[in-house]
Amino acid sequence: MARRKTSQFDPLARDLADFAKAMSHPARITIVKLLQDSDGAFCGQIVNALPLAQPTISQHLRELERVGIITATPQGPRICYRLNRSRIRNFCHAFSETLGTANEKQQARAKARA
Amino acid sequence: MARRKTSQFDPLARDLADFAKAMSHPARITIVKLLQDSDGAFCGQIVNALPLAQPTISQHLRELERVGIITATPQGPRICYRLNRSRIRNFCHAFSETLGTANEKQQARAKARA
DNA sequence: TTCTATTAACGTATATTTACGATATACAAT
DNA sequence: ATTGTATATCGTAAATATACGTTAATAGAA
Repeated sequence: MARRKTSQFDPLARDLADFAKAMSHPARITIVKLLQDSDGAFCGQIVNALPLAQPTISQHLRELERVGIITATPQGPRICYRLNRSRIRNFCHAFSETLGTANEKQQARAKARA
Repeated sequence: MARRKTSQFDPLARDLADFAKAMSHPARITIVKLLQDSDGAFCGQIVNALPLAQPTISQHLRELERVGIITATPQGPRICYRLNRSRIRNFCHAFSETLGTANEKQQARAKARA
């Protein structure tokens, strides 16, 4: 057994889970923080900043790109990675909604039940 | 190879990644949403609401409990699961900080570099 | 005590992730 | 063309995650 059943869940839940998955490794969190401070960095700079080999970083970057957290733009022989801030904002908002930290009505409802 | 290197990253990054990991499966997202609306549910109710077997749900609940997203309180023969809303709020806030969606200064800096 | 209901724990099959060496590819300069 | 630099891709080993059948543990009911 172990046939994945993720397709049985609703698309929003799958989407949020997918975004969370992309953020579920400390290397990827670190990359995002790094890009946040520098507003764009080449792959080599990221490799130098983290304790992982180049192919591993490349793999992590691909995962971040897959869900749209970062964008990649070739510049000559190298590639510049940048945060997609609006996409991140959207996800953060969706997350807060789902987790109930951005919804006054929810707090009220919860209080009413208590 | 594949000796995990997570210990080489800073504790905050590890913590955020760990929280994200807990939210990285649609079943767990769905459970959180369910608890949000009902303010507490027994394991059996959750099992009935999701397309997964009881042991699998139990496993997912343990993961959510591990990072403090939910709490478990026995009530007779059953166990009531509840959201830990303040913990979730804290994490959401830390996330927004890290992702730069909650920081005016950051936006200003980014704009200045552009 | 014995039965039933509820949930956790164990064991295990399969799938996915992580990490990296080796290699390929793309571009620039010589 | 050749060389060097930067990054992706391939292949693969080890670690983890997912899913569930089976079994154990616990609490209350009969």
